[in-house]
Amino acid sequence: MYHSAAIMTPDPQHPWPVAPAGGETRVLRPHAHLFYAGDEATHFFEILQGAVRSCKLFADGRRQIVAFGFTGDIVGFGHGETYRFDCDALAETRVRVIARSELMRAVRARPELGERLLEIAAGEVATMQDLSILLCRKTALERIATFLVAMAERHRGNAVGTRTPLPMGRADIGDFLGLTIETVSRTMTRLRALRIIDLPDRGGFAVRDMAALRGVAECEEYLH
Amino acid sequence: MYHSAAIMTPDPQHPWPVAPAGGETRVLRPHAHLFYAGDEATHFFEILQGAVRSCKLFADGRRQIVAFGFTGDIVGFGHGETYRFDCDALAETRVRVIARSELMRAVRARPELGERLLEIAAGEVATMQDLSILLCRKTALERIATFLVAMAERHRGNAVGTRTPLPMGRADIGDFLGLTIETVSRTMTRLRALRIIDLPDRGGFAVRDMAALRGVAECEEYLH
DNA sequence: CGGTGTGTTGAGGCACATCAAGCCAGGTGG
DNA sequence: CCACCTGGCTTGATGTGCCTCAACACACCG
Repeated sequence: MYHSAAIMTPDPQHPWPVAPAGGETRVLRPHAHLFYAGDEATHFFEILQGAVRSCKLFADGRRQIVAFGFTGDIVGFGHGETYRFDCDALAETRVRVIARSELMRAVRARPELGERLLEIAAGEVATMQDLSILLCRKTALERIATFLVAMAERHRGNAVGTRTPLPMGRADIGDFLGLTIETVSRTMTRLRALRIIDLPDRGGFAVRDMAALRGVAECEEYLH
Repeated sequence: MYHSAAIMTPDPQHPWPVAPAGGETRVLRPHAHLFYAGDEATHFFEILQGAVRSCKLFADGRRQIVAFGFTGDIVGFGHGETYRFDCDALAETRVRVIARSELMRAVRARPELGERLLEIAAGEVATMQDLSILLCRKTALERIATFLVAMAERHRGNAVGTRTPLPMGRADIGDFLGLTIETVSRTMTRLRALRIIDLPDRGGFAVRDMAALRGVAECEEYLH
């Protein structure tokens, strides 16, 4: 029961404390899988470049994307015997492979690492709680706005007007936010019509009015 | 950023490894708060008897119950400076108080405790992911069924026909599952009409057909 | 008795899903 | 070069599940 394949985003101020600088790296083509649900959880993966998605599939075809992972994230931080979710690459992706046993050895040798990992895990819980709230209480407009704010913040050049890439398709965004592709599309169009974002091309967006976007994301009822 | 006040449910097979057998206990009347969002997170609390709810409040009045805590659960396992959520008692509740510093000291002395805590934290992440899926992808009927299955399983005497108490009100269930009280009420009534559960009184329910309840919870489309 | 808080039931509306076209860019082959 | 296909995205029309608003039932309590 106690395992997870969530994506951990280290605090930029306290970078991931363990990942060895060396170590094996692996290159994934788009749609290549890092692991499947049920696989033995022997490794973590640090994303050096590219992007991945972690998703759960249901018997009836429904799909929930649990998290996206970008450069600097760690995926597969699952502490049970098996991964809980599938994880595959959105684009060409380079990862560093970290053996679980190696990390555990390091924790035993330096207990402060364990403390740090606990903090990271707690942060992950917090992230998931925020996601629950997002999915539960927010409208489509608020969800998309929240997602775009998060994406823009992650992206280095998140100055207003700068293009932020969206390496995932509309279907992925929908399956992450609990919306259909049509609603994702319509809502993005609506944000553009409100002059809050630009949609210069398919694979990206640009924020025109960050304050307004945050306002929508935070449920301020700017818009009736 | 890295903190959380989620409720941790230890695996019954590997009970919580740290809580000292002795230690201060505290008794809470209904609606008495264990802590508030923003308070300095100096303690954890092991619930010895009773039930609590952990919830996040929004400026616009919306409320999300993040978790319920029952006998044996640990609340306030948050690793930042402050709690992220309010936590208060649903009924008269007895808790054991555990100082954060004490736990951290124990982790430093015995690194295997840290590993165990990491597993618990990972389990908590998994629980939250399941909750996301619940809130995102399931219908009202599926949500209520999932909730009732979980409640029946927690309760010792969960044999078919046995009453399981529901110490929280309809509003709490609604704020946990992302539904209104009316929908909660209607959906429970519907499950009774389907002869899957009984509703002998306000504060409890009994499962008449566990297989059917699980079927509904697992999105099997028994009911068009 | 009325007052209050909680739960149930009913009528109607709205946000998002569903179903269905159509658009556009990229690729392929003649 | 154009004709054609394909996959992802957008846009429109309609349906529906849950929310909203409203009334009522019931227990508890002064």
